[in-house]
Amino acid sequence: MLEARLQDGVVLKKVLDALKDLINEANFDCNETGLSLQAMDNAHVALVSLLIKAESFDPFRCDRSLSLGISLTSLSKILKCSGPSDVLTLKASDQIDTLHIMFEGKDSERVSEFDLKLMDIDSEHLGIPDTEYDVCVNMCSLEFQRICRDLSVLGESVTIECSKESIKFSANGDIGSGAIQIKQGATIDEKKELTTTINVNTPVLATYSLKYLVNFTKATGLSDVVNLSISNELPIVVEYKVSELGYIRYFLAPKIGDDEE
Amino acid sequence: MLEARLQDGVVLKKVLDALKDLINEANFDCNETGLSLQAMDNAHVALVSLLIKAESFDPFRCDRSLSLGISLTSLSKILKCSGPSDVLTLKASDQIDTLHIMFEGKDSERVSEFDLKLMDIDSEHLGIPDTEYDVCVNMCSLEFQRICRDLSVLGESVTIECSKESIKFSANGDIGSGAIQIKQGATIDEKKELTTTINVNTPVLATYSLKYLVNFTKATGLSDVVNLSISNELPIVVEYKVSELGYIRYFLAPKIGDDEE
DNA sequence: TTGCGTGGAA
DNA sequence: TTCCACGCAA
Repeated sequence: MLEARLQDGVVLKKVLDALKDLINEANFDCNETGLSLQAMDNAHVALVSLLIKAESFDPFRCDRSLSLGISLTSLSKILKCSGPSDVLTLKASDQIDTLHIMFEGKDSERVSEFDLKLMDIDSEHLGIPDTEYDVCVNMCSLEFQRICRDLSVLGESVTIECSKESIKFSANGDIGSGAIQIKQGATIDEKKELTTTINVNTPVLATYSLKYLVNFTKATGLSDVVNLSISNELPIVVEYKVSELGYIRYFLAPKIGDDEE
Repeated sequence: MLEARLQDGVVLKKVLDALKDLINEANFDCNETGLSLQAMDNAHVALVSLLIKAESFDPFRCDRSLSLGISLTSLSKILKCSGPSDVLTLKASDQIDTLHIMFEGKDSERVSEFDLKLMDIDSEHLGIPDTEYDVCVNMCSLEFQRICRDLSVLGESVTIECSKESIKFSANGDIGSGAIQIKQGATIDEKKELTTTINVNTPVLATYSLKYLVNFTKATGLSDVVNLSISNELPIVVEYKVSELGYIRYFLAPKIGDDEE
């Protein structure tokens, strides 16, 4: 049995916006830790890992682990029916194959309730090794989104080159080429959490599909900040904080060899 | 001979937006009372009744009754050529088979004139009995629009259940089900005219096509408030005030039996 | 609130 | 292929 009440319901709306274009359906795993989801995208190229910790909810009750097979498309549609300041409550029981979703406006003068049919979804629980990465970059999420979007005009791939001094994004294609370089310590609006911070063990140089990175930046609304964890031989991790305590992480393997593709 | 000058020309623009998706062509009846229109929608399912009282215009002159067969699609296109604060004048004579439409900007520095060809349209003047309804609900038009749009994600039909305490809209379909309940007296923004007010003679429970209701809410821009008149056995009436003195009313029969459709 | 661009239907 | 309607952005 799950009961989880989220004061700021809009967070879940944003989470679904950040998932639904990549993944049509997935299992939400509920246990005492909170809600989590791990799934490959529809094309089985990228991996998405979501965690919303129990502490994000109040109350949060989940006495037994539950795996809820959810059509993210449908859940997203239902969440769009909530108002911008609604309180959201999720309920599920072991017996019933629906997820109950409730939105309450102020003073509960307006209450909307929905039941989403659950599905059986094969889950392929990929363990993600908790690795040390060659480089960790903390930067303004809007700026990262802008860079990916801008470079996608030029080509299909972006090459990320990162040293202690700076991170450089570059792309090239038929119409030309472009590169955007941000120095360690660069600030935006003088907000210090938006400072670009680069931690380097080993410099990296790797190439990724821009289409996927642009897709990952659908999560930009969730956090002002994005964290990039990069190694030469491992998938890049693009992480956004969710609701202070949780996260959504996207994993994408670098392109190898043939950099024209 | 008709001559009618509307200070706030944008009202007629909105009226046409509220009509044109439902009805392609109809007769505008002009007499000393004002302008009125009654027509079934293209699919002959819903009935629309429009009245703009003579007092809405200044001046309003109509010495003899006229029935103007108008392509609402075309009239809407012409009205889109007016500016947001233009004064609008309609003129028609008994002899000429065109409607003359004039837009004047402030100080008449800009005058646009159009002539719309009139058409012969068979009119089927359905008398609408002035009935007492089981339930009358007054609510925020934007909220009603939102509810209809939201529920249309789930299914084709909405069931409206209304008692003294509250009005409940519910729908269900392949992806699940949902219900939105608003209590008598619920307020929006503390504006008192937007308070949900429910007057009940007999509680009602009836089901309607969401596609049509969503279409009716095209009139939302005309008024902050919508009035629903509902009876178990009669078509629902969805009414928006037009220009203080007039109205646009939509009539839609409930679905009967087969509630799966 | 209006205009633009995209997606769906005829 | 064209037109219309809807959703998103300015």
